[in-house]
Amino acid sequence: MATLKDIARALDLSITQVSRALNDHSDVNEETRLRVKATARAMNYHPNASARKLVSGRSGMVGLVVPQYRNIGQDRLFMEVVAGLSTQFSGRGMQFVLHMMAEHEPALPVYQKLIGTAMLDGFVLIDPMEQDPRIDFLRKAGICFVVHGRSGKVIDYPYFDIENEQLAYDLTAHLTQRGHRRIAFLNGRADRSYVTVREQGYLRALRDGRGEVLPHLHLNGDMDEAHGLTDTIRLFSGDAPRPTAIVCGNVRLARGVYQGLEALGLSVPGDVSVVAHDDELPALRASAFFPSLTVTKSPLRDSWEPLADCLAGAIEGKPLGTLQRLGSYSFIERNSVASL
Amino acid sequence: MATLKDIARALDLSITQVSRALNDHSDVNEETRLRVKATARAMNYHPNASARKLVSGRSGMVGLVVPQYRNIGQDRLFMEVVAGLSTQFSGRGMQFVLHMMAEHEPALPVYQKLIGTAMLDGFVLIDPMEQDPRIDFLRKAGICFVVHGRSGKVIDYPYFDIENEQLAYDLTAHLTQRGHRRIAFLNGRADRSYVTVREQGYLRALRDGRGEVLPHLHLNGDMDEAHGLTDTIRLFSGDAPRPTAIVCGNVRLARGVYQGLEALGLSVPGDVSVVAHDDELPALRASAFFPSLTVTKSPLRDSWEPLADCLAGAIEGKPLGTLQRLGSYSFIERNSVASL
DNA sequence: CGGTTTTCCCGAAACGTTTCGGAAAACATA
DNA sequence: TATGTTTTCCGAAACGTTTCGGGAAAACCG
Repeated sequence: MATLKDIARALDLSITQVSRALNDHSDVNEETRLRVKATARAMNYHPNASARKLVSGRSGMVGLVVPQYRNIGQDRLFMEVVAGLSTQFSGRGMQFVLHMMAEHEPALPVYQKLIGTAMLDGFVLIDPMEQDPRIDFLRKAGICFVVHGRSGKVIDYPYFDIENEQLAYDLTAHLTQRGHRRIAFLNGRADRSYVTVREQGYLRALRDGRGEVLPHLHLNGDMDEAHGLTDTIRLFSGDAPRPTAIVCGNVRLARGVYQGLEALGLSVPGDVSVVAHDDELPALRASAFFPSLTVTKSPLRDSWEPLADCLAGAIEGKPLGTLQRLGSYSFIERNSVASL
Repeated sequence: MATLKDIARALDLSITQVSRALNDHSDVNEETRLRVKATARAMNYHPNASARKLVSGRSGMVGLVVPQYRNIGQDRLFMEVVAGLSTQFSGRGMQFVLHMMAEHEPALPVYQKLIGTAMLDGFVLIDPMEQDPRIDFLRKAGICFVVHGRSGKVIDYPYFDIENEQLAYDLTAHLTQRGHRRIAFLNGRADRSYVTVREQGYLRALRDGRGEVLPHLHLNGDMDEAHGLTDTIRLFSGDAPRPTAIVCGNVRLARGVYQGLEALGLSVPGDVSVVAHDDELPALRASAFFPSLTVTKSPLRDSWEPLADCLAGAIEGKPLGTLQRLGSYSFIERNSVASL
């Protein structure tokens, strides 16, 4: 491996000047800079990340820590995250590193160890809980991170998020405006922060639109087809008042809801209206539903670039204001809603 | 972060002696060693991987580089690899790091860069091709690696593999011994080394058992249900002589074969006998087939431990002889084969 | 021409660890 | 007493990089 010393010797320069030339410092002759960069390339020089990290505190590596949960193999979403972030950081000349925890391993010690060895410049946190302990932990440790979503009340850290409250409001309001009063909400798992936020939007829309607030119509769980199906069956069984419309946290849930309604002999939108939020994961297109599905849409794949931006910015020490981003979404009306 | 210096100061020892104590060197008083280790734990000391790597050449991190191919999201196998290796290396106090390449990015420059920055101690290579260029490249660069499988003729590197030649032989011979003469083989993609090796076993068994060697009965392709289905339809269409038995490279292929045969109105094993190799991936059990499937079985999940062993051993400089392992497999006879 | 600024460069220190080559002390051997 | 041996320790160098503080020479200014 070629080192700075090798280049310096070859060009009869000091190590200092070679380093400064390669890092585009100001006080180096333009012609020298070019010569240095040329020979660096010719000698196939790559800066030693360990040495660099040791002195400057930066290695150019960032990490993602994920738990190894049971269904991760089928989890299309997870691969999206890894592929998307990996690509983004590669494009910035950084290394993206995935660390998978054992199934029920506690997360904090893992971060502890990773921080202790000081190999990484920062972390991407996905799937934040309400009051996520990782955030406190990393902040106290003084490590850079960016959160996909927002957690807790004090939001003084870099994040990328979409307006989950407003999105749930819009979906629900779309239904109240068409006369629906009993609207079910198939939400995600109750411990996730975005789930709480969406619930607030749902409730606000019900209040604004004179919808009925019925606890049994708000359901939490994994947002997959199976839950969409079983939740639907449950909603339309028993004596409790039944909904005339269903808001789904994602399109996978909606797919299950469609199946459940079909099994029950109910039609969309004749008997029940359905709307959903669409992350635009591949292999499940809301427009290809029959009848096609009305959604709020914000492609998940638009998250990776701002996330990488924010983390890279945080590592460079940019001010917090530039490191908090909100993604937009669009409302797409299709054929899955009827007026009452 | 606590450093060696902090511990040394706290115990009024030299940095040298603290380092030696922590690394279990011989010339340190037993009582001192204990004292050092105790305070290290108390101060929550973790050795700085960068500093260590810089001087000793070891960071305790190993990597896996994977291409980001189209269907990786559905690829249960891929997650098995990541989860399995991650767990194994964690258990050895090492960090396992995943690097995902862009979809058609050439691999060698990625390794080049990863090696150049010198953050990793070694690599795990999966899915080797015949004469895989990565092997030559890493060997020339002097980087440790272990291969899941074997590639090329000169096998002078650490690997873990199963006896693919013999396994294909056994499956095929099981059929010739029961009177089958026209035996199809649904093999993997032609560029993989294990595919070539299995083909050799298949052909050897045909020769030994007086089977017919018919090129149109040996098919290559992705080993998924879709290919099993379409290959089966193809085998039983047209004028070419049809097989009486099918050997499948894995259970997913066999699932497709069963579906294809059912669609064609052919019964297993009445009309066609089927055998397969079983990697024991979750969610697809050969014993749950109807009729239950005769297989050679060697669980893929048994690979991760020897792979990690071999790579860790290579990094420690153990001799090559201890770093080459062969996994075993078992033959399980069930109800998918009939005698002619 | 004297003084000031600008341009370009360099030596040395530092980061946290491992390791080489001793070396003091205690103890045994002759 | 002199000589070796073992035990336990330490100073200093090294790994490859960045960066601080300076400094020589050239260019500019009045």
